[in-house]
Amino acid sequence: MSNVNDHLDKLMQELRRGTLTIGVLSQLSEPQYGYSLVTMLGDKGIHVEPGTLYPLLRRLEKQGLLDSKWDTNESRPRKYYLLSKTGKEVYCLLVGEWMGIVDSLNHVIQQKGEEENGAD
Amino acid sequence: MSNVNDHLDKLMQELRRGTLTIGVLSQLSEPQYGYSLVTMLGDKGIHVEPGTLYPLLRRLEKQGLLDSKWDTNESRPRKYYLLSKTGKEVYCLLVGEWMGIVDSLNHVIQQKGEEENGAD
DNA sequence: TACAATAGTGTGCGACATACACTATAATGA
DNA sequence: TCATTATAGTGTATGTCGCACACTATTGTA
Repeated sequence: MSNVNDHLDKLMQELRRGTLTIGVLSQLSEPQYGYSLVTMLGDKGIHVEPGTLYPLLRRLEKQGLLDSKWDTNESRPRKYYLLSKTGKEVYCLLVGEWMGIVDSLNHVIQQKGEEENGAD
Repeated sequence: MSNVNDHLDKLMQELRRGTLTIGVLSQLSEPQYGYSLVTMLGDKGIHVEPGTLYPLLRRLEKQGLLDSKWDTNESRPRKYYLLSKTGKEVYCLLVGEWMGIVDSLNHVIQQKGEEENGAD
């Protein structure tokens, strides 16, 4: 009910937007399946729920950034995803864009940011 | 349609999400009106259209992060926005979250990035 | 009159979260 | 052995909401 904490949550969620894509692409230089990605990313501080990740994977595949193949040899069939050639290029460009955003944001943040700062 | 460049654009746009809010909040330690913000931010590398900024300002005000007052003394009436007390707190928390995101993203990005070379 | 400055609104899109359903294997107990 | 349950793993439907974009409205000024 219009709580500040509530708004903060929304804001933070918005802030995270798009970053998950980079996170996923970054892990797919070698084939991974959905569940392993959830584990890997969670291990690196990027928590994502399966119900969020799977649609993202399919979206990226549909856009041609990922290739996928089913592995039915193992006990459970798993769908492995891998960066396509296009995906690699897009990933690089995306990282570049990300760096740019970080840069400009850091500029405006640092204008006022040394008054109460807990940087260690 | 379905061009790679097209997808890239979308991805980048998503990446920018939420960052505009930080940009705006960062400038409102002192009162600014919409049009001046467009100029200021654009000057700092954050391009935003009035039609994007105004709804954002009103949203943030409705959420209690901004205070506003009309200045009708000048030739044209201008609506000045300023960080509220809550806004300052949220801004700090948001910056903290931002730092965290930047940090984890940097980790996963740096994992790979030496194998591929100029994609052109 | 025309244009720039300034503010506002409406609509559509799309990623994400959430909840849910489904399958197959493994483990457990009767 | 067979039913039941847990869990690993994948897939889908829906709702929310911020943002981009294209509008409109007003006013001051050249």
